Amino acid sequence: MATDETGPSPAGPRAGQDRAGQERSERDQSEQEWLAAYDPRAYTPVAVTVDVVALTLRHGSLHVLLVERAAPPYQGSWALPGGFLRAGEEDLDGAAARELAEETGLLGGSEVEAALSRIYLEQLGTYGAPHRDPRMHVVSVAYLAFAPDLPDPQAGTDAAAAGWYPVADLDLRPSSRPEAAVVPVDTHGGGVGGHSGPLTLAFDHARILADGLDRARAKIEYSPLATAFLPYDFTIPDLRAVYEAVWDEKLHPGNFHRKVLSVPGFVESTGTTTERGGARGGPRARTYHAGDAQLLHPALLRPAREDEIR
Amino acid sequence: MATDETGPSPAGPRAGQDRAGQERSERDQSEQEWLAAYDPRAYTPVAVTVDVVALTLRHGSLHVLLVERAAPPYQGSWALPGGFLRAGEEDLDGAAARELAEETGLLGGSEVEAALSRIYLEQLGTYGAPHRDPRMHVVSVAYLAFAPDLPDPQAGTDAAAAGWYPVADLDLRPSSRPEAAVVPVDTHGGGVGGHSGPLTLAFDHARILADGLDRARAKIEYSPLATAFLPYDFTIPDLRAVYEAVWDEKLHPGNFHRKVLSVPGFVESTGTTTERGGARGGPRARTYHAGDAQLLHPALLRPAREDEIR
DNA sequence: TCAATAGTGTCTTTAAGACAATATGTA
DNA sequence: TACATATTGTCTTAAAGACACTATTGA
Repeated sequence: MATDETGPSPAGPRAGQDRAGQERSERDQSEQEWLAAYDPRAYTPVAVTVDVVALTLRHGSLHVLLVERAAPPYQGSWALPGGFLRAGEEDLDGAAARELAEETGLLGGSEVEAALSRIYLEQLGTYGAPHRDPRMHVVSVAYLAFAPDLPDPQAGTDAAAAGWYPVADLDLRPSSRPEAAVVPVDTHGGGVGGHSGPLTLAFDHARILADGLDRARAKIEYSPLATAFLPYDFTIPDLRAVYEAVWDEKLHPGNFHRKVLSVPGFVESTGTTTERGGARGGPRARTYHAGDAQLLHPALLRPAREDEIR
Repeated sequence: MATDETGPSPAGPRAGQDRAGQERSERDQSEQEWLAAYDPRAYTPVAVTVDVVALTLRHGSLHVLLVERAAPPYQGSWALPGGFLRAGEEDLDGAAARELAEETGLLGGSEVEAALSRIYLEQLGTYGAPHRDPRMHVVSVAYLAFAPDLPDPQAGTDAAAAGWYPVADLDLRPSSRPEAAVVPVDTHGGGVGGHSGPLTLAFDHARILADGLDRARAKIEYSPLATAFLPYDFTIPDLRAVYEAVWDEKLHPGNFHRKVLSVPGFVESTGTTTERGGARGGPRARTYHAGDAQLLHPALLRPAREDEIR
């Protein structure tokens, strides 16, 4: 093991201050020699995790995938699925996809496999306040996922339980979104299903989830990704239900219908209709699948809310 | 020092695989005991850096802040300013602000201080391919900065040189945007000033810069942040010059003027005009400063480019 | 039969863009 | 004087939203 002197930057509270300041003393070495002498362990460690805000539609309302933490810190609390990046083995996107599949038991089974392959995943943001995790400085790269309605997940190895949780039931007020870790409270009993009152999430996951919801609401304005919440074939009213759930706004059925069809490449007709009409009556709807557009021109803008215009 | 057995997850190629799987054996401990026994060094290390895409307007064209690397890897190549996160000491935003000031010598001096305080900083994205840095697995959190015209920077401790570089002179084609590290080539002689041909950047910085430019182009559509490129007081033609430089499009002066004034809260009149007319003639323009709007309603959409509608 | 809903038609208002016109500067 | 440019006016077209209407289906 190399000593601090051969490492490029010594471990300690100010490691990373100026990598090249230390490196400059190595200038006479060739680049190859320098790399060989490099000791990664000489740095003050920072852990990198990947967390996923996975959203889906169940029974017409927006749900988020949560796991119950099986171990400290925040043991017993609900949290976003996630885990440590496998250093040197995978990139961030890969880690997010792995965590999503692994920690929720959404693996194997050909239907689940097909559904998983249709999940949309994008990077949301990175959270790195020094004390957001009581163990050490943890930098967490958050991802946002849109999934069609999936079966109930099986808890992975990291979790005591896992499930889809209605977003509306969560407490996402700023007051319950700590930026740094608070004293972990055992919230046993507040689980998916028979819970009482809004849940608060572990770590700064309430803030991450709030950011994810903001991103999702904006994303479906300019991109056709609302279709990622639906099966391959869907109807315009299905699509409208996605927008209504994500935006938490009622939309005008007639205007929405015409607008979707007027955006080039948003949806493509299958030529057929549903087998039956709506549950409460009405004609059969025509079915569509996603078109080839990557962006919506023009966009489907949210109805302006008076309190946001300022 | 704790051994691997007391750490929550052993170091090694698969560290981080299932943090709670290891943690479960600690369940009988209290949370406090568990935390005390926790050894952060037991993980396979990942380094976290912060890099900044700092954009400004000089002589009417868009420039990016670059530093010449003084040490391997990519010694002598140009790169985005950045450096390692100070573990346990700062959050990501703080690290980005520190790097921007520190590594460019934009410190001290009251005018520079005032200009620095007006710099807009936002997180851009995080890049974590396993081999993007030849030394080890480095996860880099990129930031995007908009700055008013600043003086030429002084090279910081990490850099042999630093300067504002015209974005148009850089080679950002996908072919010169490696996701992983390529063999470092010493590109001495390709510097700010007397260079020959487009530069290629170190690491995956060409990709990060390309992403930053995309973000900037989109950002000024929906937010009033184009004003962050200008002094506190500015004219509508000044503002138009920002849009034209960032979008690389000529805009219609009359329509732009009326549109800016019609967006509530975008700009606020100062009641005065410039001292002189334009360099090539024309009346004095009225001056404005940024209003209190956080978002533009309606947005200033880019002219539709035929090849992007697909 | 009744109520709900898919889908279309029409009209108003708002915004975007093309183009013209006028006034005020610089060189 | 010649030319550039800030600013305003006008007109056309596109899009958003309110509302009405018809046809089809489930209960």
